[in-house]
Amino acid sequence: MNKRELILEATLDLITEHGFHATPMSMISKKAKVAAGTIYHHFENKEILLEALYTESKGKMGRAMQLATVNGENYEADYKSIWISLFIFYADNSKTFQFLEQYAQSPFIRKETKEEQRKHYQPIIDFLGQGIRKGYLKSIDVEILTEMVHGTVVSAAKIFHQQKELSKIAINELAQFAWQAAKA
Amino acid sequence: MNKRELILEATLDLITEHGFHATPMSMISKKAKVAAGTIYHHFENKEILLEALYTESKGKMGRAMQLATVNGENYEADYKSIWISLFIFYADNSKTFQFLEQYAQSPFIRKETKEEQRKHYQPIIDFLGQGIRKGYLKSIDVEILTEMVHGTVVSAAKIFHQQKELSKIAINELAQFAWQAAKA
Amino acid sequence: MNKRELILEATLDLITEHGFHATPMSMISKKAKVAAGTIYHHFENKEILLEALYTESKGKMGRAMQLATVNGENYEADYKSIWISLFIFYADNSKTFQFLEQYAQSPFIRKETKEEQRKHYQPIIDFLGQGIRKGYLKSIDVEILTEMVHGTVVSAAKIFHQQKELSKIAINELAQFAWQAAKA
Amino acid sequence: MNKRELILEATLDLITEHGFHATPMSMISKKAKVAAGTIYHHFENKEILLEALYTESKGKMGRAMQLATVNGENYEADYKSIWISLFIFYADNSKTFQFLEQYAQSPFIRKETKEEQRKHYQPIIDFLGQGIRKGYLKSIDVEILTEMVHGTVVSAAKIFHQQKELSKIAINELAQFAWQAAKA
DNA sequence: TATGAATGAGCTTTCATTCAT
DNA sequence: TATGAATGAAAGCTCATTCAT
Repeated sequence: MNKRELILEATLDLITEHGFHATPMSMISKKAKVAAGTIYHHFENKEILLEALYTESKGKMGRAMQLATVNGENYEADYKSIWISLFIFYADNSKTFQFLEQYAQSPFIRKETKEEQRKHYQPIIDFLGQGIRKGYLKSIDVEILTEMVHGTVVSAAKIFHQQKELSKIAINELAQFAWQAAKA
Repeated sequence: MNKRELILEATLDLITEHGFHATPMSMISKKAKVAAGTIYHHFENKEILLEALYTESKGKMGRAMQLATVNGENYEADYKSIWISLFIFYADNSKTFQFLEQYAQSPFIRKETKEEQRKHYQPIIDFLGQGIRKGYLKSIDVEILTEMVHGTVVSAAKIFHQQKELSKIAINELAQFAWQAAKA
Repeated sequence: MNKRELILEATLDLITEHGFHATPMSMISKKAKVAAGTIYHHFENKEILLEALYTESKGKMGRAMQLATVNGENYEADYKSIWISLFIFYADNSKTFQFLEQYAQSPFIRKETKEEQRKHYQPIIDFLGQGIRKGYLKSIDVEILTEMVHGTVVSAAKIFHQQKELSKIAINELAQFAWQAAKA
Repeated sequence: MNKRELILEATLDLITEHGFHATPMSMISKKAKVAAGTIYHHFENKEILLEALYTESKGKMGRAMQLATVNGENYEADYKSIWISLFIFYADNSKTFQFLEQYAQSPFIRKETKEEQRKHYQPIIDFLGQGIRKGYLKSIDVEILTEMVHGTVVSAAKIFHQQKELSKIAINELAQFAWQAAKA
């Protein structure tokens, strides 16, 4: 594992536990077992380290969603498959999820960076846009609909991480919740 | 307006704009037009100031929800009325909303404080529990359902604050989204 | 008990326990059960409060020494009587002793104040001067001799307060130590 | 000269002149010509800096006493040699002496630290214990005797630093004072 | 690339003192 | 006299960042 990744991993761990302001660079260097100066060889400054972590995290999320089995035969099944893929990513990567939630809105991440990372939602936006056009989904502005649907995954993941055990049935129930919400 | 409130207001303004770590006490004291030391007469330290703001904000949210017109005749109408009341509170109080979202999960707020403020959701939990028992709503664990429904309001408020204009019709559509999601 | 005395007493207690810099005026006002402002009606500022305590303490010490039974018949007996009187004062007034030792040399007390309080040693200086002239004591500069003899009382008192139990016999032994040291 | 020593030296100078509470860290960093933060690389906090200074000072004192010429042939001569060695150390190192006197009793130094530094007196305790056993000295508890004898050196040093010129003869007189005090 | 001692601006917090009541 | 909320200068300390090695 190279130093850059060690640093990012340590940062994710520490920042979700203590928060940005309570995580000094020295603490990161200690946890990552590198010298303080080494962090600066890989990341210009603390803010940029945070943004790099944000970018990496969003990328992982995007890739997770593409693992959904979407065969185009049954729209409802595809919708639920995507929903569950994202849910599972958030469930399996608790720290990444926490980090994204915590810093998604925060002023630490520059607007441009956020904007740029919106690209990962594009496949979803397209999928939902299709659903609207084909009459499967409510005809609401597609970006609004995307946000609303994404919100249901986030809520489900929060519940999961609050240790309310979610059996497979319950997960399907929540996918159903998200489907009924959006369907025409 | 007494000093305590001036301080809380200044803190809300600055913290939503710059974040916790980027808001020095000196900045708060300046904005609130009190001496730095005065803050410490009212709040033991910076963390406790933040927690006080959290508690006050949650209280306001709780009170807003109780303004909904719930007459018990039409469950769906009552459900939507509560949903819209909370949405309007989040829409009208952008900073309080941002603050709650940003710090709801954050490690700055102690677990106990968060736990204590859950009380404000109790009326909603009761209302939804009733809906489940009477067969109006899906029979999902009521706390899970509450979280999911609350999530839809939060998503709607986020959309609103991203300046996507939401006409009254659109709001009703989102309330409808939330209703269909939950209904049996 | 009037407020002035309450304040001085609280100051003595706190300052010997925590030291000057670690004893805020607020702590004194709390312990003395008076308002912060009240201290300033009786003492111009913190330094003057400390000096007042020093002056009072030195006065008490002076009065204690005058309780010695000095009848002029037996110089050695008189010498030991004075020595023991001062020792007993230091033993019985542990906080005053600690305070005087701690602040005797300290830069918190102005030179003039220290100088002024030397008057309490005058009777001793006279008594020892007499002893030198009459050939009972070593012919060393009287002020030097006074300091040396006083030093033996201070050492004895330190031992006492370190809880090494000092029986009456041991005290007499130490008085004897002090006598042999000085005698011609 | 390394930074740690520069800091300790500056601290000794300033603290004896102004006292602990009246010596801000900024003043020390200025005098030592290091950055404020550098002090914290070498000493955890202000209190620990003080304790380090105390430990170093006691060590120097211990080493000074071991320079006495003790040949074991003449107990009185050896006793006086040790006495004078310590006196000379206190005389030559006025700031160290002042510091030790001022902080020996003070609540700034933890009990354990004080206790630990008692080791430097062990050779003296042994030497005096021997003197008692061989009948040269009064049979008083050896620790008490040590304290009393040390007290005479301290008093002599105080006199010296009050600028009362002490000629070599006078010093021998005071050593004689200390010898007569303790001898059997 | 990697190190980590050193920097110093800027932070949170304290506390002597004031003053309207 | 007595009060105690308010003040704000100044303290101790932290930590992002640099740079000689």
